[in-house]
Amino acid sequence: MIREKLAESIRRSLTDAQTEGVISFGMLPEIELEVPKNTQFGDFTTNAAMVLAKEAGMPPRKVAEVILSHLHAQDIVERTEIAGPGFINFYLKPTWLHDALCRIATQGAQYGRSDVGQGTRIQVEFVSANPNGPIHVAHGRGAATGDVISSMLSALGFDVTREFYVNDAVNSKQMQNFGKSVHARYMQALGHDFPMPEDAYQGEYVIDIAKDIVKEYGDRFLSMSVEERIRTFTDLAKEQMLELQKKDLADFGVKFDVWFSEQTLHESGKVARVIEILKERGYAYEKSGAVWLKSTAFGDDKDRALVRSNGQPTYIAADAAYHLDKFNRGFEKVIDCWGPDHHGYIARTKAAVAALGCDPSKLDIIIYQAVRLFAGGEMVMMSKRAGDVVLLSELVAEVGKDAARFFFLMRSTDSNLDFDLELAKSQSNDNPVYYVQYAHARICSILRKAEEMGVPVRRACDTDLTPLGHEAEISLIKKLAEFPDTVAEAGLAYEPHRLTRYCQDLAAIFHTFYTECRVMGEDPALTNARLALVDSARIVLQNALGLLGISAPSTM
RNA sequence: GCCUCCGUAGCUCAGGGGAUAGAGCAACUGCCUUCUAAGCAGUGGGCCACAGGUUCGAUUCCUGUCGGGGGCGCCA
Repeated sequence: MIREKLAESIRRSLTDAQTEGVISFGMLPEIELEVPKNTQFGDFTTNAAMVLAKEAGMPPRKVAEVILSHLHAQDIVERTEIAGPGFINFYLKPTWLHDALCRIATQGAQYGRSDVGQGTRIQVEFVSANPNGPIHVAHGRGAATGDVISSMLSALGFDVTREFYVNDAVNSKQMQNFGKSVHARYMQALGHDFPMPEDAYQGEYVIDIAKDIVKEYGDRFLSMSVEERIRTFTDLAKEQMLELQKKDLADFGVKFDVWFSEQTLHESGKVARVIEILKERGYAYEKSGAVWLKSTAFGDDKDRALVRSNGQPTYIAADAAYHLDKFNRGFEKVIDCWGPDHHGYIARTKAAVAALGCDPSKLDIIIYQAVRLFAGGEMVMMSKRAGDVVLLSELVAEVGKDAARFFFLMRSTDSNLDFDLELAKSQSNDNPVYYVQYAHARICSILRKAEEMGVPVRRACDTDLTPLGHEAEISLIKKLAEFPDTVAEAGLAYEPHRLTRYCQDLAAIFHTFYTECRVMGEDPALTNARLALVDSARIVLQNALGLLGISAPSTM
């Protein structure tokens, strides 16, 4: 990679100068080489001279001179300049752009991937919706975010496991309410005048589940005791919900490697065991009939209950057991992707992990901010219990998987996301996903034209690329060359929106190129070179959209 | 009260220790006999909330203030 090569040259230049005694500094600084916003400042620029100035005890521009006088990079650098307060701007030989295109053509679908992860085992846990209702729109953001973070890390050479934690503890209040709700609907479906329980789940889908149970089993459960019936229904309904969730997520382009049941942690004794471990390690104690995690020892505001005075373990106890299990499975990095209502759980979860003797820095918790639904400028309320949820499946049916994913991924996870249903449903041209996909369709159209005219598309490595020199061509190649860096930065920072942004930028640059530079023209040499360029753009766009889980249509 | 995210163009949001702060939408003006006009080019529009601090340099980092979203259970 050209950037690394240049950075290495600068480092060598500095160490050489130091050896000669021309300059003196302590540690070699991290060389920051970036693509300047303004093309008039060259292909790459570095602030190394300014960073070193103080330590070296000379003015930045003088340091820059020292760097340049010891630089041996004539093979790639055409010229350099010292600018402004001490920037060094590099103007590379045009062949670096040709090399970039050749690399894309050679690597194809692999372009953008790397091995920085070196097979490190990493687990991404996301969505983890309760198994007592369908996946709704608010889960969509977590689903898209976790999925694309996983894809990016995988592209970076990490060994990624996508995991869904199923909060199916049968003794939990929410599962019991769910079971009671299904039971009430079952009785109603059989014609009984039966009241809904307190805090019932009101959604239509509960009625559907009850009807399905009636259809399949009739009234045979009436012979059971009420408790037995509720337990049976909880199980049946949970299974049905899990299947539905799997299907809805699959339709959204998300597949999990592991569906991890909380209940198994209780049944296998891992929850009880983790409490014992915490007690042994001195981080759990009993007080007023309950067992407490001493999370304050790790910076939490207050200690948290692990076991209630009625003997039931809390969610935190199960979660501690779950995270211990994750680390015991050998993951070297564990990522939890949670909604904004969980931010208060970061401190206690990390505390639990630390109390168990695991390294809390191996646990990264991503909190994505709220999704708010708007329909015609009005905010749509979303309450699961009240039953007025908007389902992810409905959204996907209305706007399609591609648009839905792109919308969810466009914004930084730190920002709220306002999802305008009307806009998304209207399939409006404002939708940026069309803009990006259109660029790909146009590329394919050019390639079809070439085929039609009997002009073979030659790979960039086997084509004379010197005819490329138009401003629009140059900026397109530069953008294509950036892609691997973008994937690395977005992936390591867990920031999928950088990738959607990249796609939009690339599409914009391509559309400009398309308007300014006719590919299938009179000059065969130019046509060949542009075809190679366009084909490289196709590869990069496909790879980028592929990481986002969004299709790259060849016609629109 | 405590925690957390946000505050950048009319709107929705990117960016981010550095050289003239960006995109989309909205407004206005041009561009289709030629590879898809779901496109392109151009114009207007900004005390980057405010006040201190760190720095050679702050819109960016730190502290505080103000404003907005969300969260603070022996619920999950």
